[in-house]
Amino acid sequence: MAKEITTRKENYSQWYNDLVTKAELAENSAVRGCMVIKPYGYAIWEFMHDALDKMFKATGHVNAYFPLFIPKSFFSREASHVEGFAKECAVVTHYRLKKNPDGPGVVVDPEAKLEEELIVRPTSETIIWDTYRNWIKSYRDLPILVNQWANVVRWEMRTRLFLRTAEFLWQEGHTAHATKEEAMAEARKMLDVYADFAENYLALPVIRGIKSANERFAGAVETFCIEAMMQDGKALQAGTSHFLGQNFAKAFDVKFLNKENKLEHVWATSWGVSTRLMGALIMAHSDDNGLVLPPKIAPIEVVIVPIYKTDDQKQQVLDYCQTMKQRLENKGLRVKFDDRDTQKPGFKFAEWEMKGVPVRLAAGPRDVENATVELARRDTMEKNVVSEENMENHIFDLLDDIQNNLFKKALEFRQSNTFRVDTWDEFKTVIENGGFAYAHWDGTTETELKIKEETKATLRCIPLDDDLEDGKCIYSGNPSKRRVLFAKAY
RNA sequence: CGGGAUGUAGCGCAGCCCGGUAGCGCGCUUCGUUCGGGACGAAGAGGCCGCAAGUUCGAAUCUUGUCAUCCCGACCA
Repeated sequence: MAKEITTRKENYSQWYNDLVTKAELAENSAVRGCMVIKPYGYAIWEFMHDALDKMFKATGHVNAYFPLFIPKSFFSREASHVEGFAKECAVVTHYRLKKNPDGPGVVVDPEAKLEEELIVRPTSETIIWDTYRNWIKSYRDLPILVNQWANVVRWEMRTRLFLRTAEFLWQEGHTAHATKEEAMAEARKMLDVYADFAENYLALPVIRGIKSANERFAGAVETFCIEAMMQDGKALQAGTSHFLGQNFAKAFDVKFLNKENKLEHVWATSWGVSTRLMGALIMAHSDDNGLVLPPKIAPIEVVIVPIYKTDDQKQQVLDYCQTMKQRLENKGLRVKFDDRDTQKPGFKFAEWEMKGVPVRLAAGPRDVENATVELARRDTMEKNVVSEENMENHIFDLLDDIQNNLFKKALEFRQSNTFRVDTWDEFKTVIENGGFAYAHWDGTTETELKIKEETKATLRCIPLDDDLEDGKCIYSGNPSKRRVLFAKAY
C-alpha cells in the first residue's frame, strides 16, 4: 500500500542531496550524524522559522538567547530530567589545545582541565530556569514568555538525516506563569500554534494529543504533541508542548510573591519544533520526481523557463520572460527566472521539479506569438496554456490550489490508512501494514510496553478530540474509557 | 552496546570467490550538431581500491587488526 519514501540512498540521493548532506568531519572522528544543510534546504528552514516566529510573536512571545554550555551541576537538580538526557550529552572537559610534543598536530592540554565540566545543551530548561530565578520575584514579573532559536546536541546512538541528527536546529519556548491554569492554557495554546502551522503552512494534517506517562518528556507533568502520518504509514512526532508544573521551579528554586503576599513556586511550560519538520515535509509530500513543496514555504514559488532555438528567438523569448518575471514580482511572488544558456528546457523542467517548485511558467516563440504562457503545477504535473493577460491570477489560483490539494491528499491518505480496531489480530495487521490504529488501552505502562515489544507499535498519543467510549483493552481486555492512537513511529 | 552488511573517481556501482599495470554508468571539460520534457557524436580530465600490519616475486583481491558508514535491536525530537 503505502509508498516508501525513506532516507535511503537509492531512493533519495539525487534530490535529497540538494537539501542536506551528512557532515564529513575529521577522519576517525567520533562525531557522527551531524548534518550540513545546503542553501536550498536552509531556505526552506528559514521560511518555517519566519512563519513560526511571527506566530510566536502574535501570541505575545519574545525571543532571547541563552548559553550553549551548561555547567554539569545544573543537570543534577531535576532528577527525571537529567535521567532523560544523561545518556546523550556531549561534555566539554578542557578549554585549551597545545602543540603535540611527540609529533605533528595538536593535542588537548592536560593542564587545561575544567574544574566543572560543561554540557553542550541537549535542551535549555536547566540554564533557563537558573536564569529565571533572578528574573522572577513578584507576580508582577509574570508571565515570562520567551522563545529561543538555537542549536542543540544530543548524542544519539543512531542518527538519521533530519529526523535524528546529533546536532539540530530548533526553537524552544520557555514560559513562567503565576498559576497552574495559565501555564496549562499556554501549553495547550502553543500546541494549537504548532498544529495550525503544520496544517496551514506545511500542508501536513496532524493529530493533537497527550503523551502517555511512558512517552512523556523528561521532567514534564503533561506532554502534548502533534503526530503526522508519513507516506509509508508510519507516525512522526512533529512537535511537542509540555506543561512542566512546578518541577523546574522547585528544582531551581524559582519563587514569587503572589497577590496575597505569599511565596509560591512558578508554573512552567516548554515547547519546541526542530529541523525534523523538514523531514516531515519531505516524507509527507515527496514523490518519485523529487521534492514537493507547499507554496507557503517554497523558497521559489514560480520558476520561469524560456524555450528557444535561434538567436532571434532567444532574445524575444528572454525579453518576454523578463516581463513575466517583473509582473510576478510586482505581485509579491518569489520568482526564479532560469535563463541559463547551458541547460536545455527539458533538463530544467526535471531539475526544478526535483526541487519541488510549485509552479513552472514556460514560454517559447509560440507563446510570444500567441501572447500565452504554459503553466505547470508540481503536485499533479498538469500543464495548461493560458493567456498572458491573466497569468498572475492563474498563478495565484494555482498556488492556493496546490497548497490545499497537498493538505487534502495527505489527509485522505491518512484517513484511508487509519483504522478503529477491536481485536488483537486486526491491530497487528494494521500495524504491520503501516497505519494508524485507534484502539482501547487499559492505561497501564506495562500494557503499552508489551504492545511495543510484540508489534513495534508505540502509543503515539491520547487524542485530544476523541470522543469518550467504553471498551476493552486490545491487549489485556481490561476496561477502557477511550481509544488511543497506536502506530509504528520514526 | 549486541546482530548483519558495506567501504573502489564528485555520485551510483562492477571487479574480490580463483592474486598479475584500475573498470562501467551518471556527472565534469573541449569541439560540433541540437534545443516545446532529463539530447547526440567525437575527444579528454579525474583513483594512497577506508587505514595499518602480515602472507607473496607480486595484493583492490588472501589473513589479522583498526576506523567509518548503513540496516535491524536498545535510546530518542
